[in-house]
Amino acid sequence: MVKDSSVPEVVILRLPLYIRALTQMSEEGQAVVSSKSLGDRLQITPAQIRKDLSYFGRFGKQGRGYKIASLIEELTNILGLNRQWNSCIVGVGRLGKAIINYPGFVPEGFKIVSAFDNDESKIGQTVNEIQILPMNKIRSIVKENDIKIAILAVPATIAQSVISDLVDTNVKAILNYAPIAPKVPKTLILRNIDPVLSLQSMTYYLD
Amino acid sequence: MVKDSSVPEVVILRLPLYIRALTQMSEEGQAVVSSKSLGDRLQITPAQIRKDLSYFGRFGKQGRGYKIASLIEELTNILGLNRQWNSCIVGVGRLGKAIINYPGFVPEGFKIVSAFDNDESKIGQTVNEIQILPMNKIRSIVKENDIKIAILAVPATIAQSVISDLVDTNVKAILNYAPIAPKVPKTLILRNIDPVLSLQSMTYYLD
DNA sequence: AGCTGTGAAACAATTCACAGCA
DNA sequence: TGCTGTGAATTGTTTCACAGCT
Repeated sequence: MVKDSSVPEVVILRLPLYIRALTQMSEEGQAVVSSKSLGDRLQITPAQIRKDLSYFGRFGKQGRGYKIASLIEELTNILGLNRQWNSCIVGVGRLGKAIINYPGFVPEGFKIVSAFDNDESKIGQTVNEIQILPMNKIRSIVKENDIKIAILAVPATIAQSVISDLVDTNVKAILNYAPIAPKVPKTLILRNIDPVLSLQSMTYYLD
Repeated sequence: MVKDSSVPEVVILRLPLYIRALTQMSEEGQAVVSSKSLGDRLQITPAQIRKDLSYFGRFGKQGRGYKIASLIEELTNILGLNRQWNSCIVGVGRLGKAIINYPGFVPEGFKIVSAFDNDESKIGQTVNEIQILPMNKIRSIVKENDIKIAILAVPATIAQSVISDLVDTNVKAILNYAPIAPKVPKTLILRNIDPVLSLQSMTYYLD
């Protein structure tokens, strides 16, 4: 299936959700699924699932549904999850360390191959077998190791300036944990992880 | 300002962003701001900012803009951020501990007053002055301490079952860090923090 | 002149509803 | 009969454009 920039981003954001649910179902021994039962599990309408999938191909069979194993494979290919993505972490404070030690990333194919920090006292230390390097090494290391994704875990105060540095490297995507709305060129992919915003919007609906 | 359920949720999600940018501008010594300059900082169109604010009132002055201090106050009131919200953390593994120690929550008015875990060996321990209690205490503690928000940091495998327990307490909102799409009654507010989904959708746009 | 607040227009996403295949 | 795939209808969101206040 061709990568088509006309696919709405909301659709792309749902695909990983589909893969996750399908994988579960597969582990539970199911071989086939309908858009209705997948939708039940994810609280998404069947029509939406069918329309989302239809952007990429015709993976189902009328009257039967989708073969789970092959749908997982299709979606995995579409998202480019059939290979390993090298990433680096920038900022190795408490948050950065927690991310490095979080076991959820590695099995998903996002290997953290390198870590950077500007704190003299941290440089040379090792966290989970990853050596902490100074920021001025980042350009060369990113290039040498084909690192496409940077995970940003520095304090908010310096986040924008670090992002500007990152833009000058070969990094193509940033997963940003700093509580700011960073300015990046729109060729760079950005996702923000910002629990404080989530909390602050929840309270509107309380009481 | 009246809490009107006809305000689109996307609008509510942007309000904390506005507060954050306005607070920064205020700290930088600015007293007044136009929708244009606020929009520049957040990469949001001025029209959208004006329309968002218009759901709640007329806070600006034509020809002049918005008084930053009073707009912050209005938005803070609208979101209910002018008071402290008690929360508890459920699951005190590596992730849960990292959250408890994350300094970003407390100043924002989300006090973690209590922590729960079912691991015998953890019960009674203290993390950042918070005592770890067994799960069977959660109903009473939530009630006694007027806890409205639960922060869920348990493994994916047990997350849905823990959520079912939470639904039986007085908790009104869940900030979920487990990588699942939980089923909750729609009266309960839910926000998911799911970095793996973010990573998996970014790769679509890489190479 | 400069900027807000807001209907109306444009655009985007979701859901409907049904033809058609297994 | 049971389900997909998909145009058409609906619903939701963003942007335009301008009257009107300061």
